[in-house]
Amino acid sequence: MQGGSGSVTIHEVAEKAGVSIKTVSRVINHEANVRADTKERVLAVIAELNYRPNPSARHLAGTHGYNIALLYDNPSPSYLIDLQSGALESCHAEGFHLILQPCGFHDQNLEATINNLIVESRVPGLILSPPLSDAAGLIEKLEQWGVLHARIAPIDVARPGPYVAVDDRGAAFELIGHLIEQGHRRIGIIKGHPDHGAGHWRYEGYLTAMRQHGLPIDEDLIVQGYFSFESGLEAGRKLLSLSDRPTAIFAANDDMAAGVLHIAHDMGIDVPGQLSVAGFDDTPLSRHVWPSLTTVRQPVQEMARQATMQLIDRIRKRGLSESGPSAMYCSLVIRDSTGAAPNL
Amino acid sequence: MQGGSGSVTIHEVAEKAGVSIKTVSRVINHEANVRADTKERVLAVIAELNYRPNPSARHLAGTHGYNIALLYDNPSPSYLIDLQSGALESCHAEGFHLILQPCGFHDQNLEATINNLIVESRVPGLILSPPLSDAAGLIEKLEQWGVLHARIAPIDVARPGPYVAVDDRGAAFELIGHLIEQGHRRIGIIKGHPDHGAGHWRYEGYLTAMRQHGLPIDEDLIVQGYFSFESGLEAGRKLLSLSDRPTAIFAANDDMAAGVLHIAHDMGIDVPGQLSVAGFDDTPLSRHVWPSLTTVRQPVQEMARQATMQLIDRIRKRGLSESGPSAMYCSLVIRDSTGAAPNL
DNA sequence: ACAGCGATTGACAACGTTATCTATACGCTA
DNA sequence: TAGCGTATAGATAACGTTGTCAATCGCTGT
Repeated sequence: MQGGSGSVTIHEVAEKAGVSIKTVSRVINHEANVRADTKERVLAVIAELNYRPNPSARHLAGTHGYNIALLYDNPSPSYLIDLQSGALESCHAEGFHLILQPCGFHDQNLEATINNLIVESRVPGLILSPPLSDAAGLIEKLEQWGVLHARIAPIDVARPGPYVAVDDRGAAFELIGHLIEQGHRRIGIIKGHPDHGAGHWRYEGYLTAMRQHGLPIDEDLIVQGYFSFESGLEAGRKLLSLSDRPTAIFAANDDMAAGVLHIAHDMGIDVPGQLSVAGFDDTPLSRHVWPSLTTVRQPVQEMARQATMQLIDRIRKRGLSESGPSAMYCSLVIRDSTGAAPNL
Repeated sequence: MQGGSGSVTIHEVAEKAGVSIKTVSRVINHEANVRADTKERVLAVIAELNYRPNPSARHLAGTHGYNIALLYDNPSPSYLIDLQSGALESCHAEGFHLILQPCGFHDQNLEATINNLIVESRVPGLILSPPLSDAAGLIEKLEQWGVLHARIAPIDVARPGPYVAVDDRGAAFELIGHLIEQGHRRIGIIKGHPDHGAGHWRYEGYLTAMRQHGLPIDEDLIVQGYFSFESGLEAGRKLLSLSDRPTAIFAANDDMAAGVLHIAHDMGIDVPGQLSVAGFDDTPLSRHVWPSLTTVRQPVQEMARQATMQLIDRIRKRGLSESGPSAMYCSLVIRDSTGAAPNL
């Protein structure tokens, strides 16, 4: 192994395999019209020399680039890391590079920023994570520019193009069902950020579960949150100050659930003795707080991996293939923050 | 603004400015020997056409690449995100790209992986975050390969090359001082991961503070941790099970401090009434747990930004300049998990 | 055996930039 | 004013790959 300089080029591979560089190019790009034995021979040499095509040269010569951008707007660090590692994994496996692009959903210059990115980095496609997965204006521009995309956990599932989502609604439904089984009747909910699809579907799951079990929907028990700890704190305070306060609170993510826990401790309310609290996402935080949170595990990394694969697929096929959406499942994680409803 | 294809090239700039492409190249690379008025004219055209050099072409033609790799081994998500955004900021400002490279400190193939990265992506330099900042074998290889680096928070500050560090020792000293002022005498410490420099210096700070205040160092109060929540849980259990248990515990990071808090709650020990707990890093977690943690804020993002700038500087100067280390300061954040020592 | 035709392969010109080497312009000394 | 050295500028060849188009191979049907 020699470091730094002098990496293997396509020419060396071609010479050693006794073919032209174009044939090697065909092999590494999975093109048709290469005889099986030729292909095999070339692949053997590639393996032997440990040849890797130079991404810059491909960029320069090719019609499309090998950079995929991951767009994100400030979700929680752990969510973001999962997203990244999933995307990174697929990119690595398929020889693409991942470009990180933080950007504000409500940023005035969003479209200009992304345009710059596309032009500068020759980005043939991007991954949109929530809430960008529902930035309608941006998505239209992308289609107009001929830039592909894959969306993660969008609200608007009718829009064309591939996306990967989890069954947020079903998972919330299941979670609320669990609480009801434990004897809870007054269950409060802290809704997620209105820009995010996930919040929307989790709320729907709550409503469905309540209705299906014949429980009344009390507007006082429904509070808007914004996925932040602080918003959970505030919403929790509101819910727990009600004269007829809920015996259980479902927060649409773990950060907000941690806020509820915080307030409950401040107010001297025992969890889960007097109050059950549940979150969503199964972030590390859910294990770190006390008592540890009942929550829902989402396969974020796997979602990112799949979305990236779908995107790469579309890039390879120049957007001609229409890989459908893929749905994934969540699993309920029951920990110490939920228990039987108190006897009143 | 036109998206997707047909970006401006150096030729168009050259033609419009009435110079050769080489002159344009000189201007954009800050090379000497360009008359001031020529330079100005070229810059004007560049601005007018909104020209951006094509990174791939630069890679291909140039002696060095424009990709900087950030090496990391699984620190906490929030730390990692801060690291990334700092590095990203500098890269963006200076026209470099950031490549993320997760890698295991103890991985057998570490050097081979990095070599691959360097060869494939033409990486002229990398940023080493803890604990990679002290991967002696890797660093020697890098020097051998002629690949530059900048280190973040290393243990071995004697080694040549730029690094950025905070005064971990001083901050821990100050924190322990604060606890002593509050009347604490038996102060336990949960040490950080032995691979990380930070853990080392924080422990030194503890020792110095204890000695300086004339307090005995009790081996029973010193427990090895590994920066994880679980290790904090275990270490906390050990400390709190002592017959003569400490009235305060300093954990070398927030995750471990959260573990101590968790155990204290399990054991029915009131915080801060019967036990004070302090962490380090000021992660979001420190605000989310209850009671919120007294901790130390580190300018992680700023460190990453500076380290990246230093690295880029060295790359531009081909490693000839020897920018020295830069040190940054931490600040004590006093919250609700610490208080006066209980009256025995 | 031979034309015909698709499957397979190759030669060579891009792609946009930097590096090298050469040519000109300018300012100074004798 | 000639001569010389040094700033400044340009022409052209890389860099490693893909795209285009032409050439050849190998099979089919007669």
